[in-house]
Amino acid sequence: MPLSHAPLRRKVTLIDIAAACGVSRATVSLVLRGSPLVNRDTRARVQAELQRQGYIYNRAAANLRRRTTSSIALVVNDLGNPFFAEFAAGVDEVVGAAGFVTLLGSTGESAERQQAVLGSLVEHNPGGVILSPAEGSEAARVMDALGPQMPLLMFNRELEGEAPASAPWDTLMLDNARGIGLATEHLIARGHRRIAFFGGHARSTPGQQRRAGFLAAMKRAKLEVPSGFLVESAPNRLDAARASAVLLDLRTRPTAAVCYNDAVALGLMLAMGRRGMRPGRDLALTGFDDIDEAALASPGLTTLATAPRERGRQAARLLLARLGHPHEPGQRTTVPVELVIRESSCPPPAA
Amino acid sequence: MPLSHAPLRRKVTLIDIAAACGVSRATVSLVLRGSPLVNRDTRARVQAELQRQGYIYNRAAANLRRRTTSSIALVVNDLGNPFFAEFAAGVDEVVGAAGFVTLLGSTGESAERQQAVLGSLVEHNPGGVILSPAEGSEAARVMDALGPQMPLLMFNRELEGEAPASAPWDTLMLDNARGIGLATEHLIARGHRRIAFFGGHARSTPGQQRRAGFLAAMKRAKLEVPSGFLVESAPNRLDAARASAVLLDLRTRPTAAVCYNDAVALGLMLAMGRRGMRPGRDLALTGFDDIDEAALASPGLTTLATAPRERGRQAARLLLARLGHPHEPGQRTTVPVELVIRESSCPPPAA
DNA sequence: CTGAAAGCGCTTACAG
DNA sequence: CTGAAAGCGCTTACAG
Repeated sequence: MPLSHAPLRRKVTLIDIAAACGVSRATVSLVLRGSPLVNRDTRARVQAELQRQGYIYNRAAANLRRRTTSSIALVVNDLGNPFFAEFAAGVDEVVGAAGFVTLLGSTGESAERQQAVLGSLVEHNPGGVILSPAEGSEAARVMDALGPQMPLLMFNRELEGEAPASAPWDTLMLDNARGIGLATEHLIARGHRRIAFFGGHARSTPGQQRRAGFLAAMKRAKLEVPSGFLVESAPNRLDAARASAVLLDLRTRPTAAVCYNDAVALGLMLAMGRRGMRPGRDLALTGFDDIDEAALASPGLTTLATAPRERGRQAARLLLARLGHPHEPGQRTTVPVELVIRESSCPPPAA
Repeated sequence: MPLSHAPLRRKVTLIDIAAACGVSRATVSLVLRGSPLVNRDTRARVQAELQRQGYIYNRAAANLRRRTTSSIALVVNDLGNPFFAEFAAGVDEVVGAAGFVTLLGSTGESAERQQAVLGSLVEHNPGGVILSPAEGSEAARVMDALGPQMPLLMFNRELEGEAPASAPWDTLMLDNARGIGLATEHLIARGHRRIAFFGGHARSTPGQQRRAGFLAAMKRAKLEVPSGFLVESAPNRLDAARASAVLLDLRTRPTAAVCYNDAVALGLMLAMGRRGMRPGRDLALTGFDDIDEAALASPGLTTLATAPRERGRQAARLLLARLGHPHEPGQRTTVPVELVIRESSCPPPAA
């Protein structure tokens, strides 16, 4: 807990302003917060003096006295991922507009680091926490770091283990199952019958949901999914390129692959290119996220748009709304994702 | 200044722990900060009680009393841009490891919003500010928001106007001119003679530097740059695609284009594709930044790597070092960028 | 309309 | 080794 911290230079305080104007600190405080109780003349004199001395409001002191807070903690598993960067931008936009400040934490997908980050952030007394948890992080540990009272909004993934009944959190989740269902149905409608699900970790929340959506859509169409047609990878391009071999080496290859996300789809395309296969023509595929590259890749990638910046705004709004009502039951929000069709990545099967 | 803020729930404080253990607050405080002065037994009892009651340290109160700070403000012009997202991730990594917390602000490239963001952040009393300024932001206004005492590190761009002698800031800049010089020389070495500089705003700091680097390299090679060979655009893909027409409609086209950055290069490639031109073959090009897409695009894009995450770490280290020495003169750091050659984007000219 | 006093949750000399 | 008192920079009743 005790860490090195920097000393502060001497600052202008209310006392300096009050002394210069010949009024009390209380009066200056009232001016600062725009109270109508103060005489116009006095107000003008005080404001001029604030300006002149370069006074900077010490919100920490005010928060301490008023028992309020003016920050929101945002903890994401990977800021380097454009999806989460956009999400963070959306959060900060709304948080800032509400007069709060965003405390940032990035966990690099490590549950250990997440624990340390939460412990550090919570000491700064945020009004609430928006958490996109690292893989494998547990409800009990998170609650341990945050305490039972902290308003908490979970984004994108669930924690492992149960939410304590006493401290339900809010959630904002993408409708992964339905989204992947749309992609799968699109491929089926184009004539594909042998379809694989490629990439992602099977046990992560979105992984489970996306696989489930895929399997359900296949079942509805009465299509079989051979066991080799479910291939795992880390949810990034590099590992996906590696894992592609498993899929591409099958004696009976699929004609199409529903991919866990765009990064994984791009990794698969990369691997195909290296083998002289043409993505789209030799294997149709779809992604998830609609990252910028999806439109740019060749062929353009059919994918599911999640509007991460808008999700960030939404998450911030949900959490800010919660601050006023700490004791109401946890609220679960699921947002639909939209199929973005780029024909070139999923033509009908060759033969 | 007065904005809505959320009320705090009743919290466990030092007083609760002290009362439960039958010791004074001072003793608990010493335990918290690991002082060796406390009796082993007392320490153990206090620690057990801290755990039992779920005590959360109030760092704001401690900072107030000790006149210290434990946060760093990070203000970027666009978090949605992967370059700045990576930079932010690097900053947060080092800031967090030093026991500080990152206060995030995103300005969306608006000098107005930047002013508001700085004003809000500074009230939270950060130890210093890392600023990647919005285009067109002025030194005087920034100093006005931050006060003369605030340690400040400028990243990537300069402010307009002079730094006051009393308050020099540190800078961390990319060696734009030299980087673009490398790219230009590479194209020249491959046999190109008619080379354009494409995209970016001519008056932004990096825009000026990159153009200057291009012109200097052309001059060294005694090559002419017709006036139509300098084309401006916003530094993003969309506007670059629009601006491409100016370049591609020239009666005497260049055989190669040195692009302001990767986004702009990708926009140019997009526009070429729409006209049935093949990037690389019909017009060689280079980028700047080495974003992920540069490797993935087809053809792969020759570009300049800036290692934004490492730049973020470096910025945080520079600022943290400055905290201990507030009065030493401002320090200017320029880091080299590295040419990443992907042959396919810049073959020799066709004829 | 303005001021004197108390207090938010900590830490820091200073006694003992 | 532990406790009583003062104070960081604000705000909030309460008097006047």
